[in-house]
Amino acid sequence: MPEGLEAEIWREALDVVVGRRVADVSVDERVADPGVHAAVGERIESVRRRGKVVLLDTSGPVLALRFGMTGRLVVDGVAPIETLAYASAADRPEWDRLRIRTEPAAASGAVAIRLNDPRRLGRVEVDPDLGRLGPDVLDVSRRELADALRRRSAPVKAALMNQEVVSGLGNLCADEVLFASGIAPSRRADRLDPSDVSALHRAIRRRLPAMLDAGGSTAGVLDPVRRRDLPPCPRRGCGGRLEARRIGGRTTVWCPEHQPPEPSGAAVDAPPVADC
DNA sequence: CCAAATGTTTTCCC
DNA sequence: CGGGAAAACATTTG
Repeated sequence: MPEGLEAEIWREALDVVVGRRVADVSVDERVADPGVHAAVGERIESVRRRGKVVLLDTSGPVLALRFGMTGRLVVDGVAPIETLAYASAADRPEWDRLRIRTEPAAASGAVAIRLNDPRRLGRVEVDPDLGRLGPDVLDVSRRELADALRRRSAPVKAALMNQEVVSGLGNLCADEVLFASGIAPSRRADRLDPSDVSALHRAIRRRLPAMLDAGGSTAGVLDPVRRRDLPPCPRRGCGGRLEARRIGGRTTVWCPEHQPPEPSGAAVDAPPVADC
């Protein structure tokens, strides 16, 4: 289930391991860099997040956890996010791709950190290079958003999911902020006008923290609706019919009524700018 | 059996 | 070289 919001939930949950020492590490080398073993004996100094990536700063290496589509984290035996939509509800030990035991351990004796990922699309890296990641979605400024979108001719939905543009948005949250801002996902990112960018930025800065409080990327108004037999648009008073199509390689849900495929008349109706 | 699934990475084509 | 679209990856679920 991991988008940036889930990564943030897990980052918070990992605060309890800060200050502990890494006692033992085991990895699935198909997806986790065996260099993680260099962390044994080191102290966990802090836990950070950047986009969808959770970072463990040790007194030795930095460990980067990427969750793919079905990875999830279990901390001291407790899963901060229990239900994995679109993934197995089970938690089989053989799906653990990373295990970190700490000293001290949890009172329960549980493994401190487990990355459990059935599909094995997640990754564990050592001293990762995050240089290509765009500004974090919970922190991005209007200006940064505008600058990044201006150089993309791809559909705005695809641009938003591109981690080099903004880091942390996935399929669900991208649909959600576009829905909230009234922008069709198919519109070219570089053809949004300033009022569109403002609406999008507002949606990102307001909707996402609300969704985070409500449990993550599945807490949006669109989520309960993403299956077959699309219901009417959930926006009150809209009355449109939702549509679903693949955009940017993923199933995209939007309402053509209040997210018109062409820029709304706003730009045309705008009064001439008095400059010079 | 088939389709689809919250994500990257690779490949191919301008 | 660069952007974008599509396929690949791996496994489970409906």
